[in-house]
Amino acid sequence: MEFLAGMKRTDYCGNFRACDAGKEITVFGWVQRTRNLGSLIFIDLRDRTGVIQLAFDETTDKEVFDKAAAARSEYVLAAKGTVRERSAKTDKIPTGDIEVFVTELRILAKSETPPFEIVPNSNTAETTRLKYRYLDLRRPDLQGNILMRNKVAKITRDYFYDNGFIEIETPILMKSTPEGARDFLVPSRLHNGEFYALPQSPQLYKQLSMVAGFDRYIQIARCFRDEDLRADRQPEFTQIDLEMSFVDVDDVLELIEGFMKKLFKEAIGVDIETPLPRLKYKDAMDRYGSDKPDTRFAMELFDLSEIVKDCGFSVFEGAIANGGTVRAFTAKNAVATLTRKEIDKLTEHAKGIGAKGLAWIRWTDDGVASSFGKFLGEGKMDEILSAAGAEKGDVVLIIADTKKTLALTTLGTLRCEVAKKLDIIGKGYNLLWIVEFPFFDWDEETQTWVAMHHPFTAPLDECLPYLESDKGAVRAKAYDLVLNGIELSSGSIRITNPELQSRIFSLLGLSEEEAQAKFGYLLDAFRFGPPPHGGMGIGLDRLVMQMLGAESLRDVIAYPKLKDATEAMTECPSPVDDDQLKLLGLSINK
RNA sequence: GGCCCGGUAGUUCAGUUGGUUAGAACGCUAGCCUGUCACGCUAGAGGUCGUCGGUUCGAGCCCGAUCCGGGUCGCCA
Repeated sequence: MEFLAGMKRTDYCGNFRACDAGKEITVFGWVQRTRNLGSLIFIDLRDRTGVIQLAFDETTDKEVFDKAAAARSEYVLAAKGTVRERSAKTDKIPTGDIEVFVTELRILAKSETPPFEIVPNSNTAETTRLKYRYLDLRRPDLQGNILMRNKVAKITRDYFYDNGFIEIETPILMKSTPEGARDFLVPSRLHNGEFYALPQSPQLYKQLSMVAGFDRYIQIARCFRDEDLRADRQPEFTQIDLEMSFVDVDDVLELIEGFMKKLFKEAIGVDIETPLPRLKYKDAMDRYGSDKPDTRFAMELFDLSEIVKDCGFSVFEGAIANGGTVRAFTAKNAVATLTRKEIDKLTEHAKGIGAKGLAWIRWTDDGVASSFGKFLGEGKMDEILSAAGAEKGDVVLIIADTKKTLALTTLGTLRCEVAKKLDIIGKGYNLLWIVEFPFFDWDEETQTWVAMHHPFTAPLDECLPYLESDKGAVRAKAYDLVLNGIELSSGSIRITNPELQSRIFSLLGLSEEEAQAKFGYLLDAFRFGPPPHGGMGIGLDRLVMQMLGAESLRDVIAYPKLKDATEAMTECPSPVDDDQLKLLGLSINK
């Protein structure tokens, strides 16, 4: 084992070029690979910037050569030597024109053979990778992801600092507000039987910071939700959280558009056209069957209700007669891909997410075939085909339902499925705003109106007169930023008027006492001159994931959790000592 | 909690109709090799086929249970 003993790094491995030839340098790094040719050895030395080739010649210095021969994968080396042009250059790596002819070599650390190779595009099972996450993170692609994430964070801070935002750290231990997602709870030692919660978002603190007069707040904030995991969902995640005073919807949207433009340009060299398209929630639902539409392809939905309300097919007629709707979309040139068998699969999928069934038309060389044509009245099929803009080679998929939303969302899901199968999803980054979300959402389970966003969201000014009388029509100053069919970000202008806030609480069935118990501090604060304000939270993990085209959040989070919310490396959560429990006044009841 | 997919060498995988000693590639070890860069050549080590039980003359393969992993639905204001 050897020590640095005063050796200083000249520069990182990946930074040397032909112009450095002749210089005496020192580099540190890990052994990527060795090639021993007998009396000539090459070692690729890797650090976070890349790889440089070390060269050793038996005839020049036997001692150094023998040491190089002993080096194995992932050994940590310090190498001093002269940069020289290679006699055989390669353009596979940026340092391919040069190598270091080593005169002094130190083995700073040995390494066991790693459980998987430290190379890009590893196929190794995720559990193994996560158990040895520090090795996984050595892999150039994953390390690159984390470096990109760091770059995004820096650009974020630069942009918002430049625009007058102040970074404020909000508490990690806060009051539990059992609404929406499940809270992570932290038992209190000083107050046995009482609990803190980890923040699902710094929502209330950032609003209080507006009352405090900071005017513009930004935080790259960790948020926690105790819900089941998905490829795009982790129990702890990071938001670019911001809030601004004296603004309305347009001001926030413009500022974020500027951010997106700068971010995409500087991080990945992509130009984003601004202003971004804005789509009202209702139009997004009607045209794409989703409040986070993927607009990289068209294939929009359309309404067949008028045409089929008396077409002779009882399923369509029945749905409409009972206040429902019949919607459809046309997949161009899809008959080859959407075979009967494929459509059967789509039907099963549709049923799985709540649809009663799926009607279809396939226009092949042999003519028009459909699942319902035999029931139709004279000329109706032609009317439908014409409304669908269908031609030979196309497939039309139709869903009828008494519940309009269900018909739309189901079709929206199928639209994306079919686009994948047809491989018509365009490249690039498609950002757009969804605005004018409904304020209230009807909860079937509890048969009550709930806040679609959160109860501090301001309704549109024009909707105030009918808050009570027509809840379903009330729209909110809430907006989502959607990227390639993924909800990146969500925000709103907040209610700052105490009377309006109590009105909303009462409409949501929250009594004065309950509201006071849950959010009393916010309501109190609003009695002391709250400025009008609004903001949003941008999912940093998802943003980076999209920018990199990664398939899982785990590829952009340094130390993520497994699907069961455990961490493979440290094996948490874990039991604790009885003494610890005793101090907290807890006992385990299993 | 429901549904779908998977578990064979350190890693990624193959393994036919149930039939001899379970294979390949990479990695690893050793030897040879002076311009490699996925170096090459030669040899070698490495396996409780997730676990338990069953069917069978015989199980990696069939059946049952179970554990583990991934995806998805529920859930995620």
